[in-house]
Amino acid sequence: MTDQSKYHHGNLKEALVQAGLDILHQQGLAALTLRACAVGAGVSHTAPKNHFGNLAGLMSAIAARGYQRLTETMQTGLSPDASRADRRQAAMGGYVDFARQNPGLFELMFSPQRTNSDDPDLLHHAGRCFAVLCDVSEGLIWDKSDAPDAALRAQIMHWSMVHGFAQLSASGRLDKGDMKNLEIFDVFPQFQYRD
Amino acid sequence: MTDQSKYHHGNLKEALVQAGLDILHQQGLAALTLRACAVGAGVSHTAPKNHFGNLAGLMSAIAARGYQRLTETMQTGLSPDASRADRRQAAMGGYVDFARQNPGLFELMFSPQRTNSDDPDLLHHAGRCFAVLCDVSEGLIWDKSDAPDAALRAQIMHWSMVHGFAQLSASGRLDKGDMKNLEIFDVFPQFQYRD
DNA sequence: GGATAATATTTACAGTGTAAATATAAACTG
DNA sequence: CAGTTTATATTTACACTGTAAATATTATCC
Repeated sequence: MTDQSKYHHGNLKEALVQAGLDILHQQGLAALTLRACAVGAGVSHTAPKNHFGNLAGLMSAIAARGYQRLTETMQTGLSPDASRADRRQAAMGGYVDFARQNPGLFELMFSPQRTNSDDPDLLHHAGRCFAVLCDVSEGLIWDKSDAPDAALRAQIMHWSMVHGFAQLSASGRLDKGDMKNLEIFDVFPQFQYRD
Repeated sequence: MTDQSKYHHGNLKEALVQAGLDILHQQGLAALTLRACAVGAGVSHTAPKNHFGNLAGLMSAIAARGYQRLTETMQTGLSPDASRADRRQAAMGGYVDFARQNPGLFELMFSPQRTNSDDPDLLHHAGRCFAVLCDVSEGLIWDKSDAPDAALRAQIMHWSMVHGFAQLSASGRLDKGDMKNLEIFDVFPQFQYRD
């Protein structure tokens, strides 16, 4: 099915996303063009149109895959019965690690300019990623515990916190001086939770 | 000096940056091309090369101006003798407001892909912006007050916090459900300061 | 006032995304 | 199985982008 000599590729959709991820990893976001992905998949530069419509469609699919991998990274090294404290540590640390190790992909994932922000697949995987952060934000004990929408506030707080640190870190803004060695747990307060 | 009929523009550098800001404001980041800026300034499409070298140079100049305006926004409405608590409120609220009102420019400012991250002007204005956040992060009372580099940690914490919320907000990630009406002070804890 | 530098234009070119027409192969239908 | 339809991929063409080289115009300096 994956014979290169065939006129029909057989699995072009997946091959194009994979080629895009490779390009991002090896050459960065500037090199991520529609034509380069097509070459990487061994196919003419107009073939992607059948599967993704246009450039934004392909970018959205790559970004969606990025959210999928980010979610996995946030859950690596967890035993099935890990405590929420452990899950929280894994999720936050993983989020930052992912951004640092995949700066191009991370920038694409949060670039509404290049993606279709209403893409169903993108929304689904971004939602699953956010759900992990919602999970680990449960039980927060703070001054807004009794406020309306306390859970929602805690969720957004956690996401903002980890995302801001991740992006500043990934974009090199923290590389000056002594900043580069700090981790997120060194930088944010040790919040209290009912774990 | 600003006569359009002259062969030499007289103030092209400024005019190109201004045209870029207008395009960002009216058409968004996707429309911000070198040629469009040149047209906006009433000049041939190769004229920018003399002043900015290439596209990244022009983008960096526009981003630098963005940081300048962001710094101003963070300091609007402050009386000369404003308390640090007032300055903090203005800085954080202004940061988020700026991102929401200038999503394209904000995305450009934190897109190392499109800008020269070693541009002196860009570094200078980004530094001044960060300095405002450093100022308002002074006096934080928290569990890391006695840790080494406590001040640095507090600075990065404030920047990460406000930046993460600003970017999630500006990119539309918080527009679902009841999230859109929340402000940063509703979402982060009420930290204590020696003010 | 004449040389020199700064600034802007014209022209050319390789690379990009998109659309239309065409070709090939798979899937369906009787 | 044969014929049709649909899905998939290619070829070709085009407008737009950034960049470079050669040229033209103006300002600056001695």
